[in-house]
Amino acid sequence: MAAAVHTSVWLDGKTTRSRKAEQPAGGLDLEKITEATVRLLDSEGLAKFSMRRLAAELGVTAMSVYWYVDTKDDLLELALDRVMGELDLPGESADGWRDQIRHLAVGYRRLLVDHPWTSPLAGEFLNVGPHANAFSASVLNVVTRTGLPPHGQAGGIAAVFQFVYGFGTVEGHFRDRCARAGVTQDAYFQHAMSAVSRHADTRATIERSKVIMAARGGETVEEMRDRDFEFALDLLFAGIEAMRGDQR
Amino acid sequence: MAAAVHTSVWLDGKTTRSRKAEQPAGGLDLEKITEATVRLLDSEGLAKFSMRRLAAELGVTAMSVYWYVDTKDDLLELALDRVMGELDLPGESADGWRDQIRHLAVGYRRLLVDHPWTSPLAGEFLNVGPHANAFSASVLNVVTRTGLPPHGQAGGIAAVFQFVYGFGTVEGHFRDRCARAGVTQDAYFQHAMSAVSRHADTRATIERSKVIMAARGGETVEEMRDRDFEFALDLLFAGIEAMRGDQR
DNA sequence: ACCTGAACACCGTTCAAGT
DNA sequence: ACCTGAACACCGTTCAAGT
Repeated sequence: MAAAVHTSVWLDGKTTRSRKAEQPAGGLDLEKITEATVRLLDSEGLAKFSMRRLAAELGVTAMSVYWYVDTKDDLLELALDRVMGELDLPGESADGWRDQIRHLAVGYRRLLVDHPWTSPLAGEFLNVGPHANAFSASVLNVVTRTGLPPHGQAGGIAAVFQFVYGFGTVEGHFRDRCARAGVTQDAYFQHAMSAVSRHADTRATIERSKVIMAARGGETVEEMRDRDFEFALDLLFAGIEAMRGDQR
Repeated sequence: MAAAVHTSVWLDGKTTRSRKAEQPAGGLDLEKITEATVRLLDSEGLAKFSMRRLAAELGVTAMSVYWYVDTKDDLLELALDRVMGELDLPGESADGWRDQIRHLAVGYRRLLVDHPWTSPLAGEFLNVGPHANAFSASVLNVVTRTGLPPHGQAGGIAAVFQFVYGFGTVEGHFRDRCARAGVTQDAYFQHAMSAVSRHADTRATIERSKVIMAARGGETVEEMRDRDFEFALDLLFAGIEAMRGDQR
């Protein structure tokens, strides 16, 4: 019973379907389909993506895709793992753990921002494809070098990478929203700030946050976010150091 | 031009539509609609929620709802802010900032887990409704008490609450997925672990993570997550302390 | 082995019409 | 002021049929 539960495309053997020879004919194949899926998701977003839209892009009827893929969800899982392949993972270098974590965090943040559709999918799926696996392996590798006690390593990973996930998600959505509204992030930000300032019930909150924002500084929205991200990472590194001697 | 950009239901004056007297007739009103929306989202999830399904629930035709609400998105924004009202915010008590942050973090985590549909919405919308605003105000209030330098307060907020957002999102999705598959979280977890272990390319990663998981301990999935969450919060608190003297 | 067409059971939203 | 019905332009997916 529990054995019949569907977990992931990657765990059902469908992805290793023997493709015999990569037939170089003009026909479809899983590679072409996944590539087109990513292209469409990047350009039009998750909400507008559909099997029919994809089929049109591939110059094929809607149902052809279903010969290669069982469901739309399976295809999205394939697309997700494909873009995770863009991540540049740190090798077994002599770099300190700080640089390695920073490298992973910066790359993951960029992934979420460049492909905002990954964020709901990464939260939804199990994320056990080959590229997600390589990322996890890299994360596991670096956490053992932090000096965190073993019982705190899972928590440490969560603190760092769930933070990056949350940060990149919100950032990516905002960028996407501005692009689709046809305005710059700075224009949208100004517009939203003044709209919120006009409301009696939010004005007090916004005034307080303006103080904090002024202290943080930064000319553009991008710059402000970069400063917050950097400070948060430094805070996390300091936290890791402080928890090294934690016994319980 | 930029002034025509739609930002949020809360910033367009639609929510303050003069309801004259709260007519106690059996008819619809925004309150009933939002309440039914939350109930449906909780019981059937975001993917299955539709205006037609909602209308049926309200015993009304599909289009009636559109007299009260402009779009489905606006309604989702209303539902999001409504559940944020469940958050128990710390008062101006004598508690230390640690307890106050913990209180907010635990509440926000529970919100995301109890209503998994909030997570994509909180990432997507601006989150400027009255309850979201009260939450923000509470967060701003406590961050000034941490001793963090002003330039690091925005980053500190990000570190803590984006972490909670990421953590609660993944946790909520997993719980939801198990419930819909009709298995316990522990059964699903065991199933996924053994499926992953069977794959050659993920086996090495899984073996390493088993070591970390064993050190962390915990009998159930819930207990394991509680331990990680607690450790991560302690790590963040230690990080905040360490960054108090940060100059730049 | 691969692809198509028609069909089913849905969507969000517009618009003209009813009361 | 509030609600309905029909319609438009879509969805994901099944299933029988073609080559």
